[in-house]
Amino acid sequence: MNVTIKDVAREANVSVATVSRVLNEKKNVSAESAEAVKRAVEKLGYSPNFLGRDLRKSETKRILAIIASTEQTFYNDVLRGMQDAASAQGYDVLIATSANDPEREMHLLGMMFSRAVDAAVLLAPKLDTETIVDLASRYKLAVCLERVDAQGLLCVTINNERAAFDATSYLIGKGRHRIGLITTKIRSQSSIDRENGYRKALRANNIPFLPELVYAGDYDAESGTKGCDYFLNLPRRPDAVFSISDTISIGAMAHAVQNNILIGTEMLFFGFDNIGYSHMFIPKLSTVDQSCYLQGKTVVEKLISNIKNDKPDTGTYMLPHTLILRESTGDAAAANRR
Amino acid sequence: MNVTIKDVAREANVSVATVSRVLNEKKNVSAESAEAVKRAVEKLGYSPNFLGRDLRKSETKRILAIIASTEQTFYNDVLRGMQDAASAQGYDVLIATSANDPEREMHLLGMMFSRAVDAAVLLAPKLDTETIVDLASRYKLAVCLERVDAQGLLCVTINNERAAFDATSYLIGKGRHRIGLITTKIRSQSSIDRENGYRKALRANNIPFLPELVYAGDYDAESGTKGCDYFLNLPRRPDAVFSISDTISIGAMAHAVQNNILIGTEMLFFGFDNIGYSHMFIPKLSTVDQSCYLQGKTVVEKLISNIKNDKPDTGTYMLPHTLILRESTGDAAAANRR
DNA sequence: TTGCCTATTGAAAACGGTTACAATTTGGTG
DNA sequence: CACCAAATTGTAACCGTTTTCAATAGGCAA
Repeated sequence: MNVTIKDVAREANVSVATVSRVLNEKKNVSAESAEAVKRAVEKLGYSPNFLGRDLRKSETKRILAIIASTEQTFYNDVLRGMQDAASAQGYDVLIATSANDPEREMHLLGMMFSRAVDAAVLLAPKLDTETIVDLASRYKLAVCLERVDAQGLLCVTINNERAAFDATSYLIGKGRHRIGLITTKIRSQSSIDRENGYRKALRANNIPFLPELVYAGDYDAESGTKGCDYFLNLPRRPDAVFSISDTISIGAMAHAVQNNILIGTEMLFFGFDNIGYSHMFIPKLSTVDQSCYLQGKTVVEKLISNIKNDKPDTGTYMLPHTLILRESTGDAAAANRR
Repeated sequence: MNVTIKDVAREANVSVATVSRVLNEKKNVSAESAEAVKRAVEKLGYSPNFLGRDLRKSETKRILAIIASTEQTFYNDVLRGMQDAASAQGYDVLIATSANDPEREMHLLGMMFSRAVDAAVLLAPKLDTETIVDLASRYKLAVCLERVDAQGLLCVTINNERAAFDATSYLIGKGRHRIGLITTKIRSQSSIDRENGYRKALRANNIPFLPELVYAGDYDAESGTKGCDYFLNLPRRPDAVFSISDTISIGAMAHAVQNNILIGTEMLFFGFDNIGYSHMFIPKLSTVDQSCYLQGKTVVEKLISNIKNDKPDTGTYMLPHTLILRESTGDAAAANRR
């Protein structure tokens, strides 16, 4: 059934070495041999077994991207950036989902330990920092979209604290002093950083931090709905809501709309991530754009360079972010910006 | 640097065969040897090279899922179903994106030809039917979410024509006779089937099919916006719009809202896919649920069974679909159904 | 003709595991 | 004590490539 390089060699009346040379476009092979090999390959429908090749070369030209799930649409741009950077150097990106389970994340990293891929990128690490840093010292491992609070690890992200600071400051600049925060119970570094940015912005403007204005849920829209509901039932409602993700924010806005809250005047909403749906939802959501495509592209470029050079770059790179102002903060004029 | 099974064998004072046996939990190995091997593995931080193992065993226990991009959120449930079914039998699912490019799809299938994965599932095939059927005869290949109009290919999907028929019929049952259709220029089988379902429903109710009520765009929300704009500028507007995907429908509804159209009364909207955002958008979108999780689970179960049995099941399986009725068709009462 | 350089080729050794088979040890039994 | 079966172990072949190295052939100058 399976046709191997030996079969091709026999069919073409040459040695396996010659077949291999033709297939890998090495020089030092006569035109006749090359022709004969190509004919044989064609005739037998041969395609080389990468397991043999990879074993011999000790490289697979494959990079594993580990994400939580494909639910978060903003992964898409990151992955596109990764794939583009990878393709440019003959690599492929494979994606696997961890479902936020550290054990499964470790299992997937096993593909890297066992050389089924050359390197891996964690896009939403759930393993503890210690473990990640340890692994990064022994394997080609990088983190993207999340900051890891440690040295010795290639890490591409944005300055989440600064971005949240900017978003909150913008709301304050609009005269809002009672700003609700919807965050997540899961303590990812980005959530923590965004919370800290929110607090710092309050402090910088001498606005007291009120614990009752913080709601913590999951990463989904439903949590936004619940958070909004919680805020609306407060004795004194907030006049603006900053959520650590667009998905949450959309859920929150949906609930506000149903309760006839005037979004953009009565209550402002600010999201995070600039997902595609953020400007489809009416009113359009103001949000923070983290340059996802660029992050993905950057992390893979540096990772591949690490694979090749093996004096690894273990820096942390913070790429720029942008505030996108739309209707939910009363900036309808800019609504057609994406 | 790289520690191999030989190093472990030396460290544990046994042969490589014994190490292998311990690692694979074979019987016929004494407790002392097992213990020694485990200590050595621990001490050296050994993890087996799968390339060697896979080459020898000619199997990788990995299945490749090829999707267009991670943009479409409804892939998430399919992939979850696939992963669950795979995990249950010790397999892993790897995801790769084709960006709707047939050449890239072929390149990715190369991982199957070259045995880097045991099997592959196409979730949005862009290759022509002929090619797919040919490949399926030689490799473990299946198609999911899309019907392939041919024999000899494992295929798990829903009856898209029937589902579109049901959705359109529902709109007709609501007294609508001027129903717009937003479809895609890309001629995927599901788009074709859904269009046919729309037409059949019209015919079954003696409603003439009007080409001017059909708008074809891309798969994104922006196309929905454009389609809706086109409809609103028609001399006679449609009184309902059926879109072949929720994303399109959401874009369409957003545009309608901005033009002060009363959704649910003045104009009804019906989507397809039941994505998470479909019930976050206000008004909530009526849509067709294709049991994504089940589709994913089913296709992988059958595919693994094909890997093992090699008298392959090449049937086409149509799983059930469900109409989800929400506000966009004036069914607010059912709005809290998901 | 001889000698030397270059281009082409093939044999065989890796790569890191698994496993068939043979060899050795162990234990029990007559 | 001799013998046999069962349990444990090691040797070596094998999976399908790539690549080193040596061998061969061909061309050209002396």
